[in-house]
Amino acid sequence: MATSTEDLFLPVNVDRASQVIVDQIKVLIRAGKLQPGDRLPSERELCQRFNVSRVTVREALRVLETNGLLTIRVGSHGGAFLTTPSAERLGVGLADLLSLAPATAHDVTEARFIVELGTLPLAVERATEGDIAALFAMVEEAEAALKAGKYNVELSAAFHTRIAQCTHNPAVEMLMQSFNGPLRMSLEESHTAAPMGEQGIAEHRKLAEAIQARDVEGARKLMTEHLNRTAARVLPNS
Amino acid sequence: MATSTEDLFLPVNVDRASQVIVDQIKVLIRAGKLQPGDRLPSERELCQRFNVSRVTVREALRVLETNGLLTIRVGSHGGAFLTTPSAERLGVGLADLLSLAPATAHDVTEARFIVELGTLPLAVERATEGDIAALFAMVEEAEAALKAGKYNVELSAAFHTRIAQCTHNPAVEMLMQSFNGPLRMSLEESHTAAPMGEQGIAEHRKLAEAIQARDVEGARKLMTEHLNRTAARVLPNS
Amino acid sequence: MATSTEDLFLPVNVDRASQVIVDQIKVLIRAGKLQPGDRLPSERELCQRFNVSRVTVREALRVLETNGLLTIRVGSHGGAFLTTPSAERLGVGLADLLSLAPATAHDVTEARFIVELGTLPLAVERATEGDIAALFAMVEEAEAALKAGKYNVELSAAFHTRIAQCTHNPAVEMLMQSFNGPLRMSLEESHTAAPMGEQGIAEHRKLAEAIQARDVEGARKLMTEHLNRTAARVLPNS
Amino acid sequence: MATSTEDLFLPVNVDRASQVIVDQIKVLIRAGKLQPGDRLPSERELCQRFNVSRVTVREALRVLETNGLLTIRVGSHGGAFLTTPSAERLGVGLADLLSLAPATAHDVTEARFIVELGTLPLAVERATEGDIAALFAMVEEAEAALKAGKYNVELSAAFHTRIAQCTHNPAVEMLMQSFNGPLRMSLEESHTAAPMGEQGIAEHRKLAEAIQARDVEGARKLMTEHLNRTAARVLPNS
DNA sequence: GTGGTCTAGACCACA
DNA sequence: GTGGTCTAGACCACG
Repeated sequence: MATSTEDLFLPVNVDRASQVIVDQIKVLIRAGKLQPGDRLPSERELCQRFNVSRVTVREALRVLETNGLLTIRVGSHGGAFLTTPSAERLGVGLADLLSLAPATAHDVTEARFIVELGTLPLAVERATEGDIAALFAMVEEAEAALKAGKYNVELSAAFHTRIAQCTHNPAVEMLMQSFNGPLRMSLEESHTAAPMGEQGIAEHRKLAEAIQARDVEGARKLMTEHLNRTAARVLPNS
Repeated sequence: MATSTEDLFLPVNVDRASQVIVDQIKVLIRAGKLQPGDRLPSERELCQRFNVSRVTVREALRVLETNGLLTIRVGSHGGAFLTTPSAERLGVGLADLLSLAPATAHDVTEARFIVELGTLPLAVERATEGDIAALFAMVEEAEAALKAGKYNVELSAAFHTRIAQCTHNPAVEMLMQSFNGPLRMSLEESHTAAPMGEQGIAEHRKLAEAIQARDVEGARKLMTEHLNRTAARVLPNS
Repeated sequence: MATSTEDLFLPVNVDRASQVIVDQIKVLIRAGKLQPGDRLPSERELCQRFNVSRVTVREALRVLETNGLLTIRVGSHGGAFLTTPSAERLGVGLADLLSLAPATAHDVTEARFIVELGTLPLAVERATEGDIAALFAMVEEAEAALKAGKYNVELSAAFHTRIAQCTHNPAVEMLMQSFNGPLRMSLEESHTAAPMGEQGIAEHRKLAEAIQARDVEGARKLMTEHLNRTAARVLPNS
Repeated sequence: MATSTEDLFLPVNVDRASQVIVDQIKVLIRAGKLQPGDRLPSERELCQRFNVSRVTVREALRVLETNGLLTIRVGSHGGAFLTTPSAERLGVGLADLLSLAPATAHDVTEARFIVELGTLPLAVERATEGDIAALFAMVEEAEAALKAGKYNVELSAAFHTRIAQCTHNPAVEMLMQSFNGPLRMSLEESHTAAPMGEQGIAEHRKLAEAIQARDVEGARKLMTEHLNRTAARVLPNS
C-alpha cells in the first residue's frame, strides 16, 4: 500500500468513558458554549448523544456536580443546570483534604491569616459606600441576632466574606469563602466552641469603621487581634 | 393558640444513597478509622456491606475520587486506595470554578499575590538549611533544563510550591499548590505564553538568596516584581 | 491488619420523602407538640414548610390517616385533624393481616380466648357501679333490639368492648377492640352466621351478673361457654 | 310512572378513588386471588387497568404498604410484592396509637400480662421437641451475646415471640409480636433502661425448662416474676 | 408526562 | 478477581 502504516493506529482511549464526557463538558464551559443557568439535555438524551449508557452519563454528571459546576434538580422541570459559581464546594473539598492531611487547626488558622490580612488592603482601598453600608448593616443584624440568641458562626463567616467582596475581585472572594465556609464550620464543630460573643461583633464593627476610614494599618491590627482571639478559642493551647 | 405550629416542621432533605455512602466514608476518614494508603473493600463487597447496588457504590467512589480523597486502580490487585492528600484536585476544582466565574486572569493573579506575598514572611522565618539547599538545587535544575530546552511551567510552579513548603505548614502548602497547579497551567495555556525565560530563573535564584539571608523585605520586593512580570505575560494589557 | 474494615460500613437506608414527613409528625405527636384535636396547617402550607411537592405531603397524610393518627375533613373548615385515638384502625389492620396469613378462624378465636379471659379478672375486680349499670343497660337495649329484629353483631361487640372498659385500662380496651371490631365482623361475614339469638343475650346478662357479684370464676366459665358457642357458629367442625 | 322512585337513586360513591383501589385489592387478597409473594403489575400498568392517574395508584399502594399488606422494592426486579404477613407493622401502629392515647406504660404492661400469661398454657401444651430446643438455643445465643456486650432488647423480644410460636397458632404469634415489636422498643427507649442483665437471661432459661417439663403453673409463676421485674425497670414508681 | 434514582445481572479488559 | 461498562425496567418526585 502507498501510505505507510505510521500514524494510522491511534492509541485507544484509555480514559474512562465518563471522564471523557466530563472533559468534553468542561471544554464547552471554558469555551463559553455553556453558560451558568443553562440546562443540559436530559440524561436519556445525553445517552444518545454520547452513545453511552445512562450509568455512564450519571457518573459524569456526578463528577461535575461534585466539582460544583452544576446542580441537579429533580422533577418535571428538573435536570442538570450549570451553576453560578460559588466557592462553597471548594470549601468542602478543602475541609475534606485537610481532614486527611497532617494539617492541624493551628496550621489552618495560619493560612487563614495570610488570606484575611492579604485581602484587607484591597478591601480598604476599593470598598464603595454601598459596601461599607452593607458591612454596618451586617453588624447590626448580628447584634439583633445575638439578642435573640440566634447568633451563629454562619453570620460571622458572612461578615468576613463580605469584606472580601469589597475587593470587587471574584477570585479573592472565592478564596475567602473557601476558608469561611464548611472548613471553618468543621474546625469549630470539632471543638466545643464557646458561643460567639458580644466582643466578636464589637470587633466586626470596629473593622467596618476602619474600612470606612480607609485606615489600612488600623484594620490590619484589628483583624490580627480578632483572628488571634477566635483562633485562641479553637486552640486553647497556643 | 396554645402551641403555634411554627418551626415545628423542618424541611425534609432526602439524600441520594450514594451521598449517604460518601458522607459515611468521610466520617470514617475524619475519625481516623481509615488512613491514607488503606484499601477499601472491593466494589462488590461494599455493595453487600452498604446493602445497595454496585452502581450506587461506584457513584460514591467517583465522588470521593473527584474530591481527591481516594484513587482507584484497576487490575487484580487494584481497588480504591485512600490517598495521601494533595491539593492538586483542589486546584483542578478551583480552575474549573474560575472558568465558570466572572473572574478574569487579572483577578486570579491578584489573588495569587495575596497568597504568595503572605506566605513569604513565614517561609523566610522558618526555612531550614535543607529547605534553602533544596531551593538552590531547583534553580540549578531549572538552568540545566533551560539549556536542554526543557524548561517548562511545571518546574517554575514547583519552585513556588517549594517556597510554601518552607513554612512547614501543610495548609499553607496546599493553598499555594492550588494556585500553582492546574490553575496556573490553564491560565497560561489559554494565552500563548512566551517561553519561560532566563530572567524568570534568575529571579528565582535571587529569591532563594533573599530567603537564605532572612531578608523579608527584599524577598517581598523580588516576588512582587517576579509576579508582575509573569502577570504581564498573561495580561499584555495591564 | 491494623484496623479491620469490618463493621465500619453501615447499611444505608434512604427513606422516601413522604416517610420522612411521616416520621417527623409522629415525633411531634410522641413529644406532645401535637395533641388530639389539633389541626395541621393546610396541605399547601405544609408543602412550603417541608419544601416538598403537594403530592408528597398528601402521601404522608394518607399514611398517617391509615394509621389512625389523623382524619382528613374536606370543606371550608376542613383539614387534617389529629384524632382522639381509637383502635378501630388497628382492628382493620389486624383483619387484613390475618386474611393474608395462614391463620384460620379457629386460630383467631383461640387468640380471642386469651384476650377475653385474661381481661375478665381485671374487669371483675375494677368495675364500678356505673360500669355495671352500663352493662345491664346494654343487655336491655339488646333485648329491645332483638324484638325489633334489629339485633346485630355490632351490639354484641359493643358489650364485649364495654367489659374491657371496666378495667379502666385504655391499652386493654384497645386490645379488645382490635378483636371485636372489623376483625370479628369480617370473620362472621365470611360465614353465613345464624342470626345472633336470644341465648347470646341471655349469656351477656349472666356475665353482667357475675361481674356484679365479683365472681371471677363464674365469669370465666360463662365467657368460655359463650365464646365456645359463638365460635361453634363460625366453626361448625370444632 | 309505573315504578316508584324508591331505590333508584343509589348513594354516590363518596370514597376516594385510591380507597376504591385499596378495597378492590384487599378483596382480591381475601379471595386468595393474590397470594403472599405475588407481584402486582407495575404502577404504570395499574394506571391503565384502573384508568386513574399514577398519583392515585401510588396513594393506594402507600396505604396497602402502611397496612403491612405489601412491600415495595425499587430496581429492575422491583415492584409491589404481597408480604408474607407479619405483625411488625401492627406493632408500629399500636405503638403510634398508644403514644397518642392516654395509656401509660403501666397500662401497656398490664395488657402485655394478659397476652403473655394467656399464651403460656397453650405454648406449654403444644411445644414440640424442636420448639424447646430452639428456646434453649436462643438462651445460649443470648448468653454469648451478653458476654460480647451485644445483648439487646431485640434478642429478648425474640425469645418471647418464640414462645408464642410454640402455640403453633399464627394469630397468637401475631398478638405477641405486636407487644414485643416496636411497641416494646419504644417503651424502653423512652426510659433509660438499665441494660438487660444476666438475670433476665437466667429467667428465660428457667422458662424454657418449665415448658420442657410441661409445668404450666411453674411457667406462669416464672413469667409473672419476669414481667414484673422488667416492668419495674420501666416503671420505677409502681 | 417527564424528569432523576436505583436495581439486578451481565460482559469486557486488565493485571 | 478487579474495576469499567452495559441493558432493561422499576420506583420516586415534580409540575
